[in-house]
Amino acid sequence: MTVQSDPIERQSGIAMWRQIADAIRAGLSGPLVDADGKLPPEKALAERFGVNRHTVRAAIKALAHEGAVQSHQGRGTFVRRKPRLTYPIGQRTRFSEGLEGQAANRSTELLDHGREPATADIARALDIATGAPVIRLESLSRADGVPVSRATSWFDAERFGTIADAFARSGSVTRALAQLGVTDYVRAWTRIEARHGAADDLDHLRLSPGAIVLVAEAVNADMDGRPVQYSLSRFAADRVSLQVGGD
Amino acid sequence: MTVQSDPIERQSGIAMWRQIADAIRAGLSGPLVDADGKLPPEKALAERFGVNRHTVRAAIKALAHEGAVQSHQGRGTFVRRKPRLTYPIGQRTRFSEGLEGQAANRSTELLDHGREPATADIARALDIATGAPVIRLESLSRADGVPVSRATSWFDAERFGTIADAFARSGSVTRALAQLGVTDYVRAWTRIEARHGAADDLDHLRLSPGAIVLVAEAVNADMDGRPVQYSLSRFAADRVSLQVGGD
DNA sequence: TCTAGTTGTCTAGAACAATAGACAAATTTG
DNA sequence: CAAATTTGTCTATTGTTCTAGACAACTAGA
Repeated sequence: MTVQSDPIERQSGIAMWRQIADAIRAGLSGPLVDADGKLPPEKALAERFGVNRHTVRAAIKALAHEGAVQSHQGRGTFVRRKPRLTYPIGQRTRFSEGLEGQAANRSTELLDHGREPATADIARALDIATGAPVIRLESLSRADGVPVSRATSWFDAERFGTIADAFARSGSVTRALAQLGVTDYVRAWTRIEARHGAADDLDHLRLSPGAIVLVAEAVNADMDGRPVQYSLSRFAADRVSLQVGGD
Repeated sequence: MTVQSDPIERQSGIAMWRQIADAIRAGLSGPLVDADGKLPPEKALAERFGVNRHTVRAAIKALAHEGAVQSHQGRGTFVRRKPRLTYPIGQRTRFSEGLEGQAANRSTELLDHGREPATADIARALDIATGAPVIRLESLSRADGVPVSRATSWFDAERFGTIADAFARSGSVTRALAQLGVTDYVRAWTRIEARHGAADDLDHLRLSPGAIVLVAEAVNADMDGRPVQYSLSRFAADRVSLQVGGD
């Protein structure tokens, strides 16, 4: 839980409506909304941030577009409650799981897949030769219908040539691997970065341009220590936090 | 290592010079620079991103201000090499350490400190009563002179009332704790988020407005399992990655 | 030394962001 | 029902960002 104030800066290269949208989003689960989840009126927000009401309206329009709030003429603007999901990261990490009690419905959709030669990075991660064939899976995960992560995974095509089918049928990497003989696996390592989302990811994750994504680069290995999956997951940073250790 | 293209978007609320600065920064260690670390000429960059040369110049000006590049009239613009630091996160995590071989000089400066009542969040993390006195340390860490993280730490004032002095003398949390009788400690948990940096942090970290910070919220506990330190570290996301497990 | 290539500076205009004010439309409250 | 509150829409104006072009200043290489 972080406390940050709202210093709106002019001429910073970030439009004020965007800064205000970010500030409102950050305060949605905080002191900005009353018990009913109602935001202060536009006029009050405009005074608070020291801007014109139209600028606040532009910010709210962006938030409404990404589904964070909903406005009703005459009534007000209301938060659509979506607490930040916390993903555990550890030896037993499965990104699609470990969310018990945080979201009722979780689903992963296979957007695309293909077979291609491994780049140097992918080959190193999977411990195969550069240029060797790999299967690439592009997927989108949702929690309660809201997109939370967009992942790209690579698998050695020698061992897992049919994983796209298995994934499409089962909707889960864990189950797809089980069908292909990998009954258990562990997280070898995870590297976490953050950046502005690429246009394609923002589109899938229903984020506004300029929004932040947490990037988790990870390798899963089977019980013999052989790398099985190399993945690059992009999480909507304002809907997700990643937790290492603890409960 | 992630590959992302450079789709500059207009009317996105993020000024184009800022988007271009981010894109160039991302490509600084990639295909954008030649063997000598020289960027393509402004004219070529302008064509590549589909903007006017003056817009590229604004982007380069921002990068030069944060020390990422340096321009010389008649010669060109050159990268100032600063590979991304990788911080390990695990049981034995000490943020100021674990950087052997990545940076020659590491230092942590104490910016400010104070004694104050614990908020609910802090009290929960340190397992003390809400409102109980805690010591707050504000620090800035550099690697090779470049600021990489800005941290706020809280300690139970009962046990560690003089930690500010100890930290100021030793320049390290580990050594300060040792002086106060905590000879060893482990990381209980770490939670990682990402957001746009607050103005004050951007200033200390020498980042441009709108830049991203990785926020690591963490608790260290002594060998009896008692929480010792609760900290909130903000890393310059484009200079740092966080690694969990692996080597 | 001359030329080509590159960054630095200036001016002017077009596109966009933000302000200002007025009024309509819907909802809630008295 | 009437009044007050709140969001939705419109017009006009101002200031910032981006574009466009020209030329100066500096560097490297033929």
